[in-house]
Amino acid sequence: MTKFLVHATFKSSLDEKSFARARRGLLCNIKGVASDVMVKNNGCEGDNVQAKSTAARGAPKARGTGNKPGSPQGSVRMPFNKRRAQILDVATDFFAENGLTGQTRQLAEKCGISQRLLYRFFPTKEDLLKEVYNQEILGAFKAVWFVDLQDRSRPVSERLEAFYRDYLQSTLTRKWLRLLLYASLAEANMAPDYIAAIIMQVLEVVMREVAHEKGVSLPEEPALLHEMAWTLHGAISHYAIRRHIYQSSLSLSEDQVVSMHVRVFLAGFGDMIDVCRGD
Amino acid sequence: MTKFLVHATFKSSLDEKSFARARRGLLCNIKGVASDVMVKNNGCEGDNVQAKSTAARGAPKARGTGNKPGSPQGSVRMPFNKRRAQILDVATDFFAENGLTGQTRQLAEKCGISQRLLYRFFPTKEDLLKEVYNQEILGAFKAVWFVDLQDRSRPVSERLEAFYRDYLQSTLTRKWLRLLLYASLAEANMAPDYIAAIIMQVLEVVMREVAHEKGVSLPEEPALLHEMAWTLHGAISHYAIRRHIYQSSLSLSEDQVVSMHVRVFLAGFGDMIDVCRGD
DNA sequence: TTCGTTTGTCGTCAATTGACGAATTAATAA
DNA sequence: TTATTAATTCGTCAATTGACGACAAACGAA
Repeated sequence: MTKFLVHATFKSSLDEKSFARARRGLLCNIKGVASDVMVKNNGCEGDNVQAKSTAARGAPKARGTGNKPGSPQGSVRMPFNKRRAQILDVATDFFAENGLTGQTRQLAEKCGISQRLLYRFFPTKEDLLKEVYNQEILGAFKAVWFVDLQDRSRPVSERLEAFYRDYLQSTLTRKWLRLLLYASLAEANMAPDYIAAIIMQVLEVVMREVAHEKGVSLPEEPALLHEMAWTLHGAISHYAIRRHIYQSSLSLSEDQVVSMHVRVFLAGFGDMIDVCRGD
Repeated sequence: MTKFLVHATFKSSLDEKSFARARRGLLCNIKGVASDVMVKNNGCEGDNVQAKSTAARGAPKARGTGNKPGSPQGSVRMPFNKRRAQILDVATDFFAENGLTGQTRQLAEKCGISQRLLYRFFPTKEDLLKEVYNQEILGAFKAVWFVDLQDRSRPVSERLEAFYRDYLQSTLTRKWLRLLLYASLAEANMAPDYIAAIIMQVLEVVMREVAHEKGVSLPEEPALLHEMAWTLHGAISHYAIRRHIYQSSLSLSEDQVVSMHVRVFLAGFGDMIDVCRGD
């Protein structure tokens, strides 16, 4: 809470200049999820970064003239936007693994750059975190879902299975979940209600589509409606948490699980409506 | 990963002495969840601990002769076991809120004692964390559940509702969930499989009892069986996460939610078995 | 080549932070 | 009262850690 209050207020005129200039060119890059950045992990970095930083920093001399697109080295003088994208990409993995309290020095090392360089792209660590959050957390929601979910030419069971399969694979990933949880736990309210709003949309669409195909009418109260949809949505979300956070050894395949949960949901749907109406 | 490797190896003979002596008297105290410790929060501590630590530490002089049981002050010279219990109690709240990276100095302040004193009871911060985890996380599971859940003189719907109501209120609390998540995220493997094992027991009992009352037979494969029970268990767990971690504003009452989920589960149970057998 | 621009690094500051030696103070027994 | 024991604090060390000023090196246009 106290940790991220200080908002750096640009003193170095030099950095500010290039910063402002380059920022404009970035507006169109939002959601361009690291299109051409291939650097994912920098090779080295076993795990004990204990070794007294002597003899470290051997990288700069090793990067000869080579650097063909085959050798994924992180530091060879990149243009502003590319480097920024690369940092964001590495930072996503880094903070997902090490938590929001991960150290900038370690992050820089993973990027293959000096720690100081981070501050050319992000005024403070908090800004970097916010950017990561916006790109990775909010960017993981796809608008197509709403289209596909409402395509009544296909049976609803198929649509639900397809959706949740995709949702599990492309959104409820280890990276995404860990970031979301770290952010939620830290009460780092960086774009808090967007997610809730989006998910509520999903819940409503799901309920509407199932009810339509089954020819039943839904209860009025939205809270009740949401809670009913959470029966499925929550079970699947929690499956992902078990898998990626609690690291339970789950023997069934994702597809099996999804199809089971969807089918159970559909099987109990009618009763659920009755039961909740009688309540 | 690197953070909690160093295991302090007792040097101060003085501390070690009283330590060992007092430890024996503690074995019976396990699970004596802070029976007589009333200190919960130390009054002060708004939120910005910014104020340059001048003038702070006003506590010691303020604790006059009074200290009747009415004034919950934390530091008046307690016997070893009591103080230790109090620290554990405060630490639970503290780490649940601030994460496992919370600072010992802040914790000590909340306890109303000096930071140094913590190290008389716990050799390292990691030991303190492990102790908190064992008491609060593992201690939250009740053996009675298994008895009550299998009491076939009552209808299974009643048993399930009663169980999940209690589970939500006494286990899936904010404190418990946050601690578990922080610990899981940190991969701090402090008693990892106990929880999984206990929950699996619950899942199996639930399935067995429902199947018995409904007069259906269960599939063989345990993984499938568990996943079916997770339909209910996961939905409720995730409800708690929404409530306590994502801080969603949930308008329905806990009891309503529990009863809805249980009834839906029971309503769909037959189909679930069929559907999964056909799979 | 030359010079301005942009990318990048070195080294350092100040605040944190886990850990602990040594001294101080309260409770208890003699 | 006095001596002994146990609870508690002060002050400090060494390692971290976010932030940044100053300088060096690569790049590109003239």
